[in-house]
Amino acid sequence: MKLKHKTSLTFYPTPPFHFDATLHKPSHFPSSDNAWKKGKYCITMRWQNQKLGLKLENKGTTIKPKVLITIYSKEKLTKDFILTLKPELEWRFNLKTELADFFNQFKNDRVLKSIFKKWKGSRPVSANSLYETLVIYVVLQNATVRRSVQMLENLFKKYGSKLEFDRQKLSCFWTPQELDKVPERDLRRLKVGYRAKFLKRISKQFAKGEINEFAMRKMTNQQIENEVLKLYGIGPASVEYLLFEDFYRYDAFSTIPPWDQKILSRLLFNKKLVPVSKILKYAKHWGKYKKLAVHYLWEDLFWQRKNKKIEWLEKEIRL
DNA sequence: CATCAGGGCCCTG
DNA sequence: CAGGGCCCTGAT
Repeated sequence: MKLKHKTSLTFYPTPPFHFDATLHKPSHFPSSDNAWKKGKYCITMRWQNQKLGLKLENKGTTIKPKVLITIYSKEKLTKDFILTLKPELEWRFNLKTELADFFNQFKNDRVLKSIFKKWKGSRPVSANSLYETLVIYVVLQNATVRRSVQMLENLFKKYGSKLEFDRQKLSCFWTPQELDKVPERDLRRLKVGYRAKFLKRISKQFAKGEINEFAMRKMTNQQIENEVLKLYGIGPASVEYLLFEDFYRYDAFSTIPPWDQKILSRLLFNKKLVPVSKILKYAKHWGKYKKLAVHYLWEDLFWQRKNKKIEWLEKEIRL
């Protein structure tokens, strides 16, 4: 499907804003619904039954941020449509968060100091909808990176669609309603294994409107947790990622899945394996920004990996 | 060829 | 609250 209509919106994120470190997370596995290069990020999106292509371009600096978002669509967009889309884009790309306090408070922090020099102004983004994010978490479970990528791409091929805009083709997610109707054995043919049941059940719960992502944004961490754990196939590890990555709860750092534990042990203590309790204790000095601080460390590590081989990390990343 | 663990989660006892 | 089973893959 070709998206020929263009609508442009200009945004002025709260400074400091680091365009590339915000929109590209090198620790995430690649997915054909988005593409990044320096100063430019594209992703597909669904909004009010329309499929859209988004292009974000960096038109400012970290101190004086300016982002141009071009929205590609099949039909010309109405004023009302754009009116509701605009705040959603601000939310999804976390353009309005206030982090000056965080940078100020930890400008001399042992580990953050040097990382701020490179990435100050980075922030989490939930560029996908809640449903889409949950699909990603399900294919992440108990699988190596290669297999996660394969599962998601199989799903895109069978149930998603391709959107053509800005001279590229990117995958667009299906709707929960569409996947709800699919027989479980069809899903299993896509080699998603026992996750087929999870995907079906989650899709059904969304299709029935049991989950209201917009209401959840206003809830407390605990309320969000209760809400999300109602979803079949979503457990503590997924919740931990979700609170930070999708709901921007910078303080939500209470459980550490085994893989994360290994990597944080190295990063913080230069040891192979440190007890979870010790890592959590150490993170306490970052106060209400403890998860955000960990995010900075984490992504910095994976940015480093782009340029040079990190021997111990390669061993932990199972392809 | 067989066996096993992997960015979990559910369910049972 | 500990532990087995679940799907599929690639490593050994």
